[in-house]
Amino acid sequence: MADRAAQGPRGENLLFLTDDQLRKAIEAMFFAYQGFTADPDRILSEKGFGRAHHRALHFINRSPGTTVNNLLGILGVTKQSLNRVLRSLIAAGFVEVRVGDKDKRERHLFLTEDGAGLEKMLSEAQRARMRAAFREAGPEAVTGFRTVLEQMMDEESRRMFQRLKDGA
Amino acid sequence: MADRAAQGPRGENLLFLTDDQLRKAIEAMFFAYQGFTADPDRILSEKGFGRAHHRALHFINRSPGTTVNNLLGILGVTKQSLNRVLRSLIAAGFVEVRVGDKDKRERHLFLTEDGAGLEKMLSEAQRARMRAAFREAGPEAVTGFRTVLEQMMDEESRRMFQRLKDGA
DNA sequence: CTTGGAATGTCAACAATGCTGACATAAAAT
DNA sequence: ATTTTATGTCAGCATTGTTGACATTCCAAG
Repeated sequence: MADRAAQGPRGENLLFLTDDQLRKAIEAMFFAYQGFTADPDRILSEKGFGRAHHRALHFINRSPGTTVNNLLGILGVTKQSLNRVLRSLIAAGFVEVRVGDKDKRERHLFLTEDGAGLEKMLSEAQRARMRAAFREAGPEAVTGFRTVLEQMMDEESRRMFQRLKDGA
Repeated sequence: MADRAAQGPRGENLLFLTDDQLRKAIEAMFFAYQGFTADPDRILSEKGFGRAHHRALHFINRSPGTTVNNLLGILGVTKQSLNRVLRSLIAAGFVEVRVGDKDKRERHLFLTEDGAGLEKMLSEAQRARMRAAFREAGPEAVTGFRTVLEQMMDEESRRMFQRLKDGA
């Protein structure tokens, strides 16, 4: 039904909103995400970890001392799922836990030296690919890229993202 | 080391290549992908299916008669993993298999009427979000978005994507 | 102060979806 | 005709999602 090129009610060029264009974008998103995770995944699988571990390391590195509960909101998984990941990172000596000072129910999370090293290796690999893509695409494309990504987020994710973007 | 704003050797503006900018882009990609899959995931979980089923339906719809082996290349998973997904789609009556006419080892895959219906429901949900994001972001942003995504892909994915983009 | 509920985190078990290995069948090559 | 290659299936394991049950701690109502 919406599958023909169109001029919108106010005459904008809406060619980029045809179902066919949208389908291509969906496929692009799928293949790009494979690339996005490919390099870290390779490194992680050698160490017996998975993508979930990467995400935890990333956000602990980003906000040292964050609590388990805090991370849950960011990662969008259940506390039980995160707990398993954290347990293995702690056992491997990559993450350190400190019981909350004021509230003893809370566990504050920090990267150990090793953990910071692993995180750096992972994020360097991921950044390298992103950097190359950005360089090829040019600054204007990058701006557009970020604009669209932000619009694709859920309300809640967008709030998270905004909050992370500036201060920790 | 590369964490300061910079003028490149040829004086390009490389502000968007700082580690901090790249980190933000990485986080944006993570949150955006959550949004990208959120609506289909919701629909699928009600029917007892997962994201892998959606991917299979999408590409079978896209290239009716494609073989299992073909799909493997596109999806980037093992044949054993795909097989499990296909089996449940076939059992549920969403996918139909025809043994190859020339080569009897091959299984050609088609959506049934129900399968096409489900695929439509899923892709409509996903397109709706993408459409809204594109409308908000505007045509130039969309162009940039697609340019960067394409650069993020692996070589092999990019070839897949290009091949899919035009003819079936 | 005590008690009951809310918040935080842990343990156990289940489901979806990756993986590898072993195997059956069909086609192709020697 | 026999061996090798290609395609697909079945079985079992690992990662990472889920829900349910529970322990600990905090806080608020009485």
